[in-house]
Amino acid sequence: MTRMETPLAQGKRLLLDAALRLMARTHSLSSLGLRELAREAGLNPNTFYRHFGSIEELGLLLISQIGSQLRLPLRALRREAAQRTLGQGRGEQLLGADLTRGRLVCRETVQLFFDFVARNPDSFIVGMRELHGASPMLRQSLRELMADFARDMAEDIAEFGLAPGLDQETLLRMASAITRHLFVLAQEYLERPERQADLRGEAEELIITLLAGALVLRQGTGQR
Amino acid sequence: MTRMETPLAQGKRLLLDAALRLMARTHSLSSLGLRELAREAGLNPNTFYRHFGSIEELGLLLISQIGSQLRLPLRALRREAAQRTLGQGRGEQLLGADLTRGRLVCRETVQLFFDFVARNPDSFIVGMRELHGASPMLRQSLRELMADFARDMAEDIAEFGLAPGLDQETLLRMASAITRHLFVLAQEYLERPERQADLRGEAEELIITLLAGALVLRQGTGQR
DNA sequence: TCGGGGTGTAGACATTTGTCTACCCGGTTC
DNA sequence: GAACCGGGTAGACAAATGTCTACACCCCGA
Repeated sequence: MTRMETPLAQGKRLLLDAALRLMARTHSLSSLGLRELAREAGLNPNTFYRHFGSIEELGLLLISQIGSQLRLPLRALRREAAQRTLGQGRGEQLLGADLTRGRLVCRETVQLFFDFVARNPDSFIVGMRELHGASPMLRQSLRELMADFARDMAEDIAEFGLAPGLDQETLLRMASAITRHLFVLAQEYLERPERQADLRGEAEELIITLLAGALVLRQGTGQR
Repeated sequence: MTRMETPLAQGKRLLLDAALRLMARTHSLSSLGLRELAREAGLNPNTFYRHFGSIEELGLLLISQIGSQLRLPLRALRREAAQRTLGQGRGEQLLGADLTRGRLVCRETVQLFFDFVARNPDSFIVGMRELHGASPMLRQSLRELMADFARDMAEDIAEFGLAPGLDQETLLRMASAITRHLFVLAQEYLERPERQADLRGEAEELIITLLAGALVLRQGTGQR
């Protein structure tokens, strides 16, 4: 008999949803009260105890859910964007990389990323909040999640030949930096709609700058 | 008569210190209880009301203090590091910038920065925490603080000629990105002593990569 | 000497919170 | 039909919290 993914008792679901809502709006995990939580979920306070041993335990499950809910779709978006530019003719070259195509796919992915953020605002808000929050276990868990995102991105960049000549190690570091940055910008993106276009521009610029820099430093020692 | 900086009633000081301590260890501002705070400060709960109208008000003052306590020293460190390398002979060149000197001053500043972080851990922890925290006013205030840091850095980079050929605008954006990144890394730096050397390396690499990228993108369109 | 203002404390109050024990109800398994 | 078990509720209780009013001190200007 295969390991079945039991679809979570509805009480548990309700509690997790309520927690996400409350945390995104006005709370951090540490300030989340058990009773308030139950109230928001429309349940009896004691129901909490049926499913969790502590608020932190709920937090851990919450972010693990956020992770599995975001990771694949996000990756799919990126790969789709990269695919779409594969047919393009070659443009301006920089140290063996196609700068024009790089800019194009970068612009597309950034756009898709932020659209995705706008569609899942609570997850990003809560994620960033608890990444710097008061619970060490949550921070740890979220850091691992970010590392996963970065790995995904590095693999994709390599696979689509967007930064030829970069060894895996530096590629991963660049991807980590980009990931961190995108997530930080995501928060501001949600909070200040009037700056959204700027932020997209900033993100694009940062990414191509980083990759260009990595290329120029790894390859030629530059001209004098 | 000049505006005198009244040195804060001691109760107020005690409360602010207590808040910083509690928040750095186990709390976010939103989970900070008035009574717990007074207890930590060794004061009567009501003393709080003498000085603040709400917890958020305390938070705002706290981060403004953190700001004025960190900004100048941090800048002084950087300028000192940059000065120290002024006498060095020219090294490897990259698009008009002295790469060797860049690396040197970068390494020095990063080292000094993280030493500084290690000397003021609570401020950085709390700052990052509330930058993503639940209070919009605090977030706003901290973003402005970060922008100030970035401006300082941009000015210094320009003044010491570390990135010739970059217009002010891009320089500021690079500085913003670097600042954001350093602060994010600072948190991990404090939390995982075994990774400190790695993190310094990462920070250095990121900075020179960014600047190199900016140079190569702004100036020559690159060789083929 | 008087009287305020600024600072800190004491005591009290209704609310809210975490947590415990006990009960309920709909399936599954014997 | 009985026993059981996961999921949900009800009621209670001590403890903690925010906030109010009232009191005590000290210092400075009149």
